[in-house]
Formats: sequence, structure tokens, C-alpha cells
Amino acid sequence: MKIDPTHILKEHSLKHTKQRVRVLEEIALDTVAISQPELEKKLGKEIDRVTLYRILNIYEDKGILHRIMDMNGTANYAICSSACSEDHHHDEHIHFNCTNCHKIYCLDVVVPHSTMPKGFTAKTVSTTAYGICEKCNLLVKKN
Amino acid sequence: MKIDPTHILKEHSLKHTKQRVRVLEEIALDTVAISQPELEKKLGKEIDRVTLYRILNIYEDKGILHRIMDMNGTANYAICSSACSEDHHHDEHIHFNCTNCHKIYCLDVVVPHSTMPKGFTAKTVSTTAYGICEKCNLLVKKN
DNA sequence: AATATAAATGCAATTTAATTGCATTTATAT
DNA sequence: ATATAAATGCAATTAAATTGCATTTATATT
Repeated sequence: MKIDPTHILKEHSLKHTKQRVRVLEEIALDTVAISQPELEKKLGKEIDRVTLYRILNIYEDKGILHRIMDMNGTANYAICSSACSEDHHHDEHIHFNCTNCHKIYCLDVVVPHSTMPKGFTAKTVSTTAYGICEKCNLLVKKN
Repeated sequence: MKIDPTHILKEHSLKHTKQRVRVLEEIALDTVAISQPELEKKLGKEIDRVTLYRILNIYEDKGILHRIMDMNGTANYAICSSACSEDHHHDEHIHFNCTNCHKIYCLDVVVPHSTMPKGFTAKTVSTTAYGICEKCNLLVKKN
């Protein structure tokens, strides 16, 4: 995914710092979501733990990043599609969480709407499929 | 939900201890899922923290309890429908996570199947809707 | 270009959550 | 009644997240 960190920051009136740029760059490297621990490992020498927490929180609040929880309660981050805004994350696509490599993919599959029971009003719906991803399926076949 | 802890334990060849019975009873009290911190608060004087962790893990492994992660990465537990077994949780219903009271409901809405992209094989699909639950909607109207 | 200032960062310290090891207790098969 | 294998509780450890504060940095203004 090609992104323009400087533009994104300006768009949300956030100060342009090298730490904020690095975080965006790192997350944009891959189409799959990256986990908090992975990010920490990759950026730990450049960016303080606490700063990373704060940057991720701000990005989530602003709708720049999209946070997906995996089965272990670990936060994973991906760049939001441009349709996301501060008050409403458009999560109506499927997340595929590979139980082998633990990667989380944002699939371009639209989730069919299900109607809520009377009294319940849903704002966002998040769907996660657990299974084996493309890459891991290929690896298994080879062995 | 009416459950028979003794029977459930026997069914899964688990030893019958008062702690295990208490945990099942407590969780069965309500149809909504209960969070780990809530359980700890309720049972903290009867059951040791560590024991609670272990019991919950075993129950999840055996398919007795169903663990649902909320947005904060907090584990919530509900009794599994009888269709769940050790190797396969049947989660193909919707969880409704109220953003006001934070309760998680297991709704009796069947999720329409979406087909996975080529190469991806899904084993379970979990859908969570975020919004305002029945009770909280009523409260809001009153004010 | 210099500078004022408001915000972001990094570090230390703290708080909270989860895990591990081990001695004691308990359930159950004989 | 008792042997034994498993479960529990406690203490200690490890890991994760948060808070407070001094220092640094970005940017608006002169």
C-alpha cells in the first residue's frame, strides 16, 4: 500500500514528527495487519515504548489506523481504508486470522448484513474468520 | 440458562471440585457473557486468581465455555451451546457488544456465510456487532 | 532567520495483568 | 480406608500498560 505520511498527518492536524512517520511507514509496508508486539520489536530502538502506545492510540482515535483484536487479546493494526473517519470505522469487511502464522488479513469480501433483533442498534459490525491463510496452505501442501 | 455442573464435568472427565462448580454456576446465571474481571470480583474470595485462570482455560479447551474478546482485549465467557466440541467451536452466531454497558450478548441471529477468497480456508467465523443494546436503548429514551 | 509556545517524546517509576513453581489439599479408583 | 494423581492456593516472577515529569521538537509569528 502506498501512503503519504506527511499528507495523512496534515489531514488530521497532527504534528509531523519522525516517530509518527516511521509508525505509518512500518504499518503500510504490508497489507496484513501488524501486531503491537511486532511493531515494538521493529521500532523499539528508534521509538520509545510509551511513545508507540500514544501514537497508536491517536491514530486509532483519528481513524487513521484500524485496530483488530486477535484471539489472544493482542492488538493488531492496519491502515484504514479512506472511508474511515473519526467517529465511524467502516469495518464491514472480513478479517482473516490465520491460526498458523497468526497474520491478520483484511479481505475484500463484503459481509452480508444481518438484521439485529428488536431493540438492538448496531453501529459497526466486525467479522473475523479463523483458519489457514493462502501462504500457510501452500506450505502444508509442500510437506 | 439451566445447567447441570456435575453432569458437564463428568461428561468431559473433569474432576468435580467446588471451585469448578462455582465457576459454571456463576457464568450460567446470565445469558450475557461475563468478563474475566467481573468473574474475579465475584469469585475472588472463594477462588484463587490463578485457579480461576486455570479453570477458565480448561473449560475453553474442552469446549464448555466460549471465550469472546471485547474491544479492549478483555476475555468474556459464556456457556457454549451443546453443539460445541473440543476441536470446534460453533460460533456462527452474532455477538452483540454494547458500547454503553459493555455487556456481550449471544444473539440468535445466524450469520450468512461469505465465501473465502481462493487459498483461504476458514474453520470458524466470529461476528461481533458493536452498538447499543436493548436495555441501554430504553434507558436513553427515558432521559 | 530567530524565537515563543504548545505539544510530543523519552525516561523512571508505578500499577496492573498473567504466569510459573511448589507445597498442601482434595477427589476418586481400588 | 487408603494410595495416587490431579487440583488448589500461595509466593514469587515475568510481562504489559499507564502515569508524571523533565527535555526536546515542530510550527506559527515576528
